[in-house]
Amino acid sequence: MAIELDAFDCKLLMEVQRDAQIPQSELGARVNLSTAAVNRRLRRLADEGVIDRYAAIVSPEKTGHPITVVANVEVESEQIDLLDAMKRTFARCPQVQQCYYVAGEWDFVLILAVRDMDQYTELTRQLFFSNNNVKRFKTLVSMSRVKVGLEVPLVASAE
Amino acid sequence: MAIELDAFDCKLLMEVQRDAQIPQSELGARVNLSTAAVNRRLRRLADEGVIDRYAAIVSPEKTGHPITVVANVEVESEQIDLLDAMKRTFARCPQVQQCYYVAGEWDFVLILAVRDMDQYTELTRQLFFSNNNVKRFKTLVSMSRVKVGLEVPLVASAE
DNA sequence: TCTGAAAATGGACCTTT
DNA sequence: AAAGGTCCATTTTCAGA
Repeated sequence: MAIELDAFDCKLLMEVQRDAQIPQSELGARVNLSTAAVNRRLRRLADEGVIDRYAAIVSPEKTGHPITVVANVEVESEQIDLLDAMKRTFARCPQVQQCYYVAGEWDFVLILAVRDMDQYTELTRQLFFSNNNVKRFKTLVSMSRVKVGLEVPLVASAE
Repeated sequence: MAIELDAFDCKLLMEVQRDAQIPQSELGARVNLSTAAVNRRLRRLADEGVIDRYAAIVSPEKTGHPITVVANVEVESEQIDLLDAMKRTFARCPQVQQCYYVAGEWDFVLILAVRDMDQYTELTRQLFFSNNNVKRFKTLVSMSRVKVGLEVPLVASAE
């Protein structure tokens, strides 16, 4: 599953994870490679799926979704088709940014971006109260987004 | 704080959130705008901070970080400088992808990408056990990343 | 909205290990 | 073979009329 990455790959990935707009020529200068080599490596990394995709990161505040909510959910039954249905429901909801199926005290952890608490209340109806397989859920409202990203740690030494 | 977005802005943002590599000419065709207009709008959205940045999304699995962990942390004291120190510690840790300071049963929610459980154990030492202000913490290990992203919901009708 | 210049990407081809 | 470098064609971005 994991793919061999040399020091050049790691450095390139670290850069483009932070900023995908750096021109390949500039990347080449930073890691000591020609632009063509940078181009080939980035293409290879994308083909191999190491780079999943390139995306614009949009500010939730500026777009009127200032509230981040973490919701923990416990299910009634772990029957596979019930779980799959829940996963689909959660994944389909646009306000759900992330959904993890976890082991521990809870079964699901959701991260939501909402306009206000009214919208969240409405979502709890849709996602939790109207779902018979939700046993209970607990809400944590974020007061500050200390760090938000999807960056993967890549020490340059990793092989 | 929030910025006025018309239907064109919303459509463009939806597209580039999913895929930032679509050429502006193609975006123009999709939303019915000239490439120049698309160019101007994207630049404006970036200048205004609506688009925070462009980033490559890297696969944690392919880079050898297959385990996602959610850690809930309760602090001993909410003294402001102690909290700030914790926030900085969490934010600085490369394995911490996200850190939210929350209200509710816990004080912090962390999302971590780790190589294996040994690495997580080591991180709990660094981040939690060696920190006097951590009262207790609870770990949830993700078995499946049902949905992972930072996409902000943007219905085309939003004003 | 159109046109054109500047920049960036990505392929061809050759060289090195 | 595998990967790097140089050079060049194509595509994309982006500013001015």
